[in-house]
This record gives sequence, structure tokens and C-alpha cells, in this order.
Amino acid sequence: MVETITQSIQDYLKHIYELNENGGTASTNDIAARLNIAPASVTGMLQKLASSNPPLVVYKKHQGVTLTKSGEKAALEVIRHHRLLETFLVNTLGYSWDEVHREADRLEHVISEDFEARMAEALGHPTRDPHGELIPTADLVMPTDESCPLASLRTDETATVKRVSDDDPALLRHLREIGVIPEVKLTVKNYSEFDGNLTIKVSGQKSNVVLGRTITNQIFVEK
Amino acid sequence: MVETITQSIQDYLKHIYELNENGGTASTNDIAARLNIAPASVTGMLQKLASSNPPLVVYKKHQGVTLTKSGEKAALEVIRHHRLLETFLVNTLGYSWDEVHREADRLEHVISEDFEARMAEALGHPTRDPHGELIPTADLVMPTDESCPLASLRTDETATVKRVSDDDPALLRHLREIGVIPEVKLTVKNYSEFDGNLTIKVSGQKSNVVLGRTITNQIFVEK
DNA sequence: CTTGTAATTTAGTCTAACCTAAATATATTT
DNA sequence: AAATATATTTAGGTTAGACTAAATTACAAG
Repeated sequence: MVETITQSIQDYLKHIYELNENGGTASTNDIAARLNIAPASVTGMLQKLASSNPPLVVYKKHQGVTLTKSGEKAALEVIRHHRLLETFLVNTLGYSWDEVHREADRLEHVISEDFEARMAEALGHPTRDPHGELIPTADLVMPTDESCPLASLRTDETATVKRVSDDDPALLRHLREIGVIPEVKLTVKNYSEFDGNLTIKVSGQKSNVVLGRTITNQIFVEK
Repeated sequence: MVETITQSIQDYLKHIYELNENGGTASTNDIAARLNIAPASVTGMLQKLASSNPPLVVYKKHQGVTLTKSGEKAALEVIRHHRLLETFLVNTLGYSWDEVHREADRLEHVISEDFEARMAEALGHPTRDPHGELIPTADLVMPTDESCPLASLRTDETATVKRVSDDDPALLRHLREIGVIPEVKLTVKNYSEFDGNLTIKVSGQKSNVVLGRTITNQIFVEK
């Protein structure tokens, strides 16, 4: 049998992977929200993905889905494409941090394995994309992420920024302005018990910045 | 109204443009052959393209189609994407002459205008792609081509290669081997009345080569 | 000017992926 | 434990773009 993995199936798998990373199982509604389609349409597709050969998801009515091994491989393939593309667009065409996402979302489905390999080669086989997200390896293994939210640090702790959540372009632009980008070092000058704000000294920047919980939960660091 | 120009419509328009360049009107069968689909499917699409708003083709039953101004603009947009992409892939990812075509065929439909502009900029606004095909300008005008088939030259004439037909990868590899690539100078050493063969001295190559009609009709030069 | 062939069109189907509305299952609150 | 709210599924429908088979039109050759 071996049914074809269409572009929309790739999109489903990618988002299910990301939902699985956080929650566990991915719910019909969450998937629908991410794909901007009606929940009813998602149900139909999940049934199809579960009964394809080989099955790409494990699906129990009313209980969401998880990826099978095959589903995960297919998802990682797309994610590798996406993250390599983001890196490539920033490095070779001067795209900025916040502009690459939409472009990569369209390109990820159409590039060949050859294109993927040539990009990886040209970029020196990077392990993270411009936002610091880990890039699955060529044999489709997702490296483990050792980083923790900046929000979990306390006064006098020092760490290196590893990753920044990429789903809000405005936040990305802001972080770029205050110098919070991957591989930059920072130190917590103060932690406020009251509201969870952190006062941060960013290496290379003159003045300290105060960041709220909402932001510090989207920045990931290694001590 | 302004209906959306889907990927397959883009493909139809691109091939109709190319058929119009040679023949005049594009026939149902020719289009079907190029797109690898059944002629009956083409008829349906042509009717749709002719009655869309604005109309993209002029269609008279049993007499093939030509592009309208709107159809031509849409076609040139795709062709510009394609040719810039080929140039980009060769220049920045080390693709060879004969490998770029398939990749560009998929990418041409999904890149943004921004991507197009960045490529053009990075490449220094090239006027020809790696095979020497003219690239439509940013405002979608196809430059006029002054070149003529190598087959039309006679003994002792000298010319510069401008373009090579790109639809046969094997031919492309052969031409690369004997040094026949755009901007290379060559001289006709002999013309054979009998079979139309040309004996050619290619600048930078030690030994002369003899090329038959089939090949010399696919190489375009300027004297 | 008729007849055979090739090109084209019509008519009717199919599939993928979406939709809406209604039905049902699950979860939450009182 | 019932009542309500929320999440999910079912049922039925739409659209784009392909298909095959049959009908028609155009064209070329005797």
C-alpha cells in the first residue's frame, strides 16, 4: 500500500509532533487551531492517518493522537527541512529572524533530499536554527535539549541563551533589540518574588533589562 | 471576482507561454503532452482559464489558446521565478546544469515576491539563467532575444554561445564536456552540405568537434 | 466530395481535503 | 448525580483537478 504523504499530511504530522512534545497526546481541537481548519476536518484526517499503511498516528476516539514511529520520522523530515531552511534563508539571503517562518513553511514541503543535503553541507551541518531550535539529524533523530526556561533562574545565576520561542515575530524583534539571541551570555541581577520579574545583564549590552514571566518562559538557557 | 492562480494554473500558463513562443497558438494535445495529463483534462482547464475574471487565455474551440495580457504576466512571473531559481541553485548550492530543472519546477510556485527580490539582488540582477535563457525583468517584460541557431552559421563564421536548450539533461552534460556553455566563443571550421554537420572550434578547447543538425539547432549564438 | 484518421470536446466519475450542521460523547459544576 | 458546557464525531456537501469512454469536429487523401 504505502500511501503518499501529501503536503497537508506533512503539516498535520509536524503539528502533532510539536503538540506531543509538550502535552502528550494532541487533541483534535488543538490541531485544528494550529492548522486553522475546522475540527471536523481534523477528525477525518486523523482517521485516515491511523488507518493508512503503515499507520502514521495512534488514534483513539475522543482521546487525541500520538505519532507512530513512521509518523515521527515523517514529521522529523519536515521539521529538519523547516529548520535548515530558516538557517539558510538567514545566512544566505539576509532574511531577518522574524521573516523566515512563513517562507520556510511553504518551502519545507517541496525541497528534495538533495536540496536538504546541499543546504546542510553549505551551512556546515548546523545543530540549531536561528531561533536556537534543534535541527533533527540527517538520519532523523531529534537531539535532546538540555536547556531550561530563563524563568527558572534566580539572582546571581549565569547562563547562555540557547533558544527563543519563534511563534511571535514581535517578541523576536524585541529580543533582537535587547541583544537576547542564541549563544549570548547573561546574568540574573535580581529576582522579584512578587511578580516573577527578572532583572538581567545581557553580555555586550550597557544597561540591564527587566523581563516578565511571559517573556522569560519563552527564553531557554543552559547554565 | 479575481480567481486565485493555483499551482496547476501556473503550470498551464507557463507551458502555454512557451508553446506560443514557437508555434503561435498552443494546442490541447501539446499542452497535455507537456503536462503529462490527458487531453480531456486540458480542455476543461482551458475553458476555465478563458472564462475566469480576468480571462487568462483566449480560447476558440478546436483552435488552441493564446495568452491574454493577464495570462502572460502570470506566466512571466512563474518563468522569472524558475530562471532566477536555476541561477541561484547553481551559484549558491553548487547544483550542476542538468540537475536544477526539477528542483526549480517545484520551487517556482511557492517562493514569495520577497524571496524573488532577494535572489535577484544576491545574484546581481542576472539577465540569463545558467542555460542562457533570458530572465523576464522584475516588471515582467521578456527581453528580446537576438540569438540564432548555431545550425544557421557557415564556414569561417565566429559567434558567442548565448543559450542552450535545457530540456535534455544528457545533452547538457555532453555540451558541458565539450565546453559549449554560454558566453564561450566558437568558430565554424567546416559546414557539410550533405548532412548539415558543423565542425566547430570551441575557444579554450584543444580539438575540434563535429556536431549534427539535431544538436546545432538547440544551441543559440550571437555573431 | 466522401471517407478515414487524428485531434478535440462532452459527459460522467473519482479523490483529496476542506466545509457546515447536527448528533454524541466527555468533562465540569452545582 | 443531574445539568450544562465543551470537545469530538458523524453525515452530507463542495471544489479543484485529474481520469476514461464516447461523441464530435477538422483535416487530408483519394
